[in-house]
Amino acid sequence: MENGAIRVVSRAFSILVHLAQERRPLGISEIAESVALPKATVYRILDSLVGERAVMNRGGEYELGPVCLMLADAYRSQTGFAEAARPHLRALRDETKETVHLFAYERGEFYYLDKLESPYQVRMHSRIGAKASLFRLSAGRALLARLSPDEMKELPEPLPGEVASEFPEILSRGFAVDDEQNERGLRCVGAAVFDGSGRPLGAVSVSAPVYRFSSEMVDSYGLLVKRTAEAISKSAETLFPRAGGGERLRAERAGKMKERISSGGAPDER
Amino acid sequence: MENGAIRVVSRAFSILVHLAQERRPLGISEIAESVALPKATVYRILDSLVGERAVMNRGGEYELGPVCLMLADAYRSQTGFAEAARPHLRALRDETKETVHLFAYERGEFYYLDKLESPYQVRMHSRIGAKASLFRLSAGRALLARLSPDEMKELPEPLPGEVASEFPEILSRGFAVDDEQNERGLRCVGAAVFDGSGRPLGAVSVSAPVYRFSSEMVDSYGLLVKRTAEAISKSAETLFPRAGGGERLRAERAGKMKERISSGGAPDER
DNA sequence: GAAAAAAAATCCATGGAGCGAAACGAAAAT
DNA sequence: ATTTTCGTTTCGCTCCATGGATTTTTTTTC
Repeated sequence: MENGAIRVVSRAFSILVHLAQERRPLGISEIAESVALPKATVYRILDSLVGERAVMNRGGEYELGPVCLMLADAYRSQTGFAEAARPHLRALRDETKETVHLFAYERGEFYYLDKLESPYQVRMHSRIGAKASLFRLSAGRALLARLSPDEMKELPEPLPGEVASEFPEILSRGFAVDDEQNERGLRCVGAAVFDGSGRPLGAVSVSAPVYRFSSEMVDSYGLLVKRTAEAISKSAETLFPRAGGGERLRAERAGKMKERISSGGAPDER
Repeated sequence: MENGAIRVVSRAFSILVHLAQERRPLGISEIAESVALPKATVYRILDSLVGERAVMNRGGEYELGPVCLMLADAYRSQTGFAEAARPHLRALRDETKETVHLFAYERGEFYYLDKLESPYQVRMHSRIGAKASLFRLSAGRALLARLSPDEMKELPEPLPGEVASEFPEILSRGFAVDDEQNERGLRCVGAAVFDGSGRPLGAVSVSAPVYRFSSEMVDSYGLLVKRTAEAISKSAETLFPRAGGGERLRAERAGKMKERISSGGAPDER
């Protein structure tokens, strides 16, 4: 699954990801150097991506194109989770005036799913869609603490002992705390989110610089985060009706296959 | 640029776009049939895409993955335009209680960039990132009416006479109207957005079913849309400081190249 | 619960698709 | 005017992607 991959495809994505990281228009030579490929190769791949509207060519410089938006829009509506969480995240952000994050958990993977930013100038930075650390972030540890033994086995790396030792406290409080362990000067509280059948969906967190988020405030923000996570779990229950682990859901989906195929595509695209 | 493209790359994107359109987990056989490729080929491409986290394999069924979010997040911050427009769009949506759209214009291309939805059950549907029609939508015609002759030349299709004949009215009112011409029962008003140097950035529109958006309301909603477009243009001015078409910006960016390269990548990704 | 059917995953010989060094022309920089 | 840099094009070689066939797994049917 890693080296069985098609070479051009991974090359194309390494270019896309590089464009995403730089966040500015780049020339071919520059890209070629960064991704360590010959110019001609980069040129051809970029040309193909332009044809797919995944990148745009703006006067010799390249940047990401609107297809990226289309894919993300579909991704969000397909999970549903992010949309359901939005109003709760907004309430949490407005109450704390700090940056709040939504994380998704998927078979051992953990990543930033959504964020709402603090109005202050100094605030935490993050990249939606990027991988997040289950061990280092408060949101990650809050989730880990409530995983079943079966779910633990899916983790790509073994659980460090010092993380596991925090579980009892996390479970009793209902949220996890990160007191500058991940980054000096940054304090976070996080709580886990589950669906109706108890499957872990992800987590929520509030992050702020210590001078705005004192240790005395940990309990109050922690309670807010915990309540928000519970509220999101509640809305998720209606989204993913109680079911036996997902098998039933899969069967339902499969049943819809034929009718959907014959219904035809959208009129506006391609 | 169309047939000089790399075959696997366009195949990979046709699969991604298909997944985006279906908006549900799909099996290999089903995808293979839809995109008209052998199963083995689809399997290999999907496998590569999973390796890039562009799709996820959820028990034999495939759906879009978090990298899509990452690319879209970068796309949005790279244009800046969408972010700057957000608060104005929200005000417009809250005042009208109807779905508002933001469109981007880019060298003859026009597409949905953002939307905020009406709280009502019955509301317009659209796909962020998908192409939009410059000729049929009110937002498109509002933009066309204010393009310079040079910019007109970039249009992929010639301007229909009946569209051009509306320009004087659009210019005098400051917004364009679509009275069920695009779709029966749907009424829209749209206005164009420009940056500090007069370059067209896109357009804004309000869309609603005719029974909530009567012909008597066209002038009031039209005025709101016009004002919103002006406000967005104003904020865009500060984003893209008055400059001679962009050459200066390009030079500035180029200067930052070396320092950025040597600064290394983000610690959290890949 | 066994048999049948369908789908996913794997294998492999083959051809052409993708590759990249090099050359070219255009545009900046000096 | 000269040099450097960058984007684009060419072209012959090679190895990579291909897809038909096979095996394995899952689902359905009886």
